[in-house]
Amino acid sequence: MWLGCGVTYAWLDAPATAVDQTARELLGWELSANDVTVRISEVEAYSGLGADPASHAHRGVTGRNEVMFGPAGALYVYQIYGMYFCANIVCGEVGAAAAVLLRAGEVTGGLATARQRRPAARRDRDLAAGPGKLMQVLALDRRANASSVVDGTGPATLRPPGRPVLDGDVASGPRVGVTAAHDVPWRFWIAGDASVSAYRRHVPRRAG
DNA sequence: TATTCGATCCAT
DNA sequence: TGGATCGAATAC
Repeated sequence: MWLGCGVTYAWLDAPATAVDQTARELLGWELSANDVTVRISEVEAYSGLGADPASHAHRGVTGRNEVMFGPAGALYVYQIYGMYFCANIVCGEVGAAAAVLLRAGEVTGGLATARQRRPAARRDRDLAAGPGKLMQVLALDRRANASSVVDGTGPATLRPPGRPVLDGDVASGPRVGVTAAHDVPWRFWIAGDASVSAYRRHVPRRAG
C-alpha cells in the first residue's frame, strides 16, 4: 500500500493468516509519539477470531477488542492490571482481528524526555523493555486506541527501519504471560538486543 | 449486579 | 515472590 512521503507499508496488505510473518517484519521499525522515538525490538503475534485462544478476539467482538476487527494500521490499546497500557498494531483483512503486540523497543530519539517519563529505569536499555514501559515512554494511553500509525492522523507514527532486520537476527519463542497456547512460538525479538524484555513464564494467581 | 483475574511493573 | 489497582468479561 502506497501512503505517500516515499514510504510503503507492504505488511498492511498481508493476510491475517500470515500475522506471524508480519510480526517479524515489524522488528526494527520506529514508532514515534509525543517527542520520543522507539525502535521496536520485540513483538508478539495474535491471530484473530477462533483460531488463537490467547487472542483477545478469539471469542468474538466485545467493547474492548472492537478495534481489532477494523482496518490494519490501527492501534488496539488496552489497560492491564488496572494501571498499565499495552498496544497492538492491527493486521490483516477487516474482520479478521489479527494483531501484533508491541512488547519492547530501544529509545532512539527523545532520550531525555524518555528518562523523565520512566524514573524507575536504571539503564537506558530498560526504558522501553516491556509493553507497559513502551507505552509510558511514548506517553500513550487509552486515548490512542483506534488511531492509525500509518496515515499521520494519530498521536503515533510508524516508520520503516533505516536498515532492515535480517531473518538471521530474529529469534522466536513462546509468548509471555499468556495462559493459553504456550506451544506457539509467536514471540519474536531481535537477537542480542539489550532492550528485549525479561522473559518470565506465566504463573497463575491461584496455584495450579 | 457480583465476582474474577489479567498479553505488567516494581520493590523485596 | 507478592502487592498494587480497576475495568472488561463472564458468571449468576
